[in-house]
Amino acid sequence: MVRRSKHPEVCEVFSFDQDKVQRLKGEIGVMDGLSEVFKVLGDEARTKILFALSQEELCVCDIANILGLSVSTVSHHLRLLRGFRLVKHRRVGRMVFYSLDDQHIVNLIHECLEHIKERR
Amino acid sequence: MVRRSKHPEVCEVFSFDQDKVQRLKGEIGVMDGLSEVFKVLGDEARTKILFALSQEELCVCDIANILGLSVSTVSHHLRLLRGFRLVKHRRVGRMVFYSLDDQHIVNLIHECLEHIKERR
DNA sequence: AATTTAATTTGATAGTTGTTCAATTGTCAA
DNA sequence: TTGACAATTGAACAACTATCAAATTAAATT
Repeated sequence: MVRRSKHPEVCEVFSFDQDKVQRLKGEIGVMDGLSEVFKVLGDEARTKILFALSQEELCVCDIANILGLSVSTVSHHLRLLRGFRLVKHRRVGRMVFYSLDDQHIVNLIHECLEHIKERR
Repeated sequence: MVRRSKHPEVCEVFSFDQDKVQRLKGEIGVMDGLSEVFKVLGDEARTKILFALSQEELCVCDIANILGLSVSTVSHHLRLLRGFRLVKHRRVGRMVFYSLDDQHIVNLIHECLEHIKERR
């Protein structure tokens, strides 16, 4: 591959030396699947569910009431959160109580709250 | 426990403890808008762009090459990231170089990488 | 057994989002 | 000016997602 211009501002994809690009191409793999976790948190309902559960163990009905969403909708979100092992549940009679299964996720949310705070 | 109606908004079992629900209804507001940040990170291309930029200042063309995406697509993502002030850009000739504008977001990504690591 | 209630699941739908393509802007060079 | 190139933008689209309503499951009370 030959440099097509003598000028230094030329995009380095076409430059003589692609080491930088090639190295990053290899390293970028560490990010595989990372966005999946963020995607779970990228929904207002789910972050709020996690916040509520960080305060109290709650049944589905309570969560629905707190968020102003239907029980059905909340149940869908909880299923997803369960799939990622972010929440756990225990049955008591006909009710199901949910609680956090991962303290790490609370740290993450805290970190992000800080991030937003520093922004005003 | 008090039965309040035939079709209650909340499960009847805990309907006497509306304080808990009401309190959380008020506190939940601290999460407003938080998921927006996560939503930005909830895309593989964007997390990878941020990772790449955490290593090197890069032009659009380089980023596109590293991720294996079209320049147009990358540009769209960068616009979004710019809107959230996560990246900044400077023009050099006809090229535009991007770099991180927010070290906080790197911490966030790190935190999440840890989170994933502890999971296996 | 029948009824009531909490929760889950299924199906449908409206809204969102990532990508591509085409057109355009801005910059440099001949 | 003209052509070339990096990057941005806008429109159109396919794919995905959050939501609700209705049907179903599970459990307790009658």
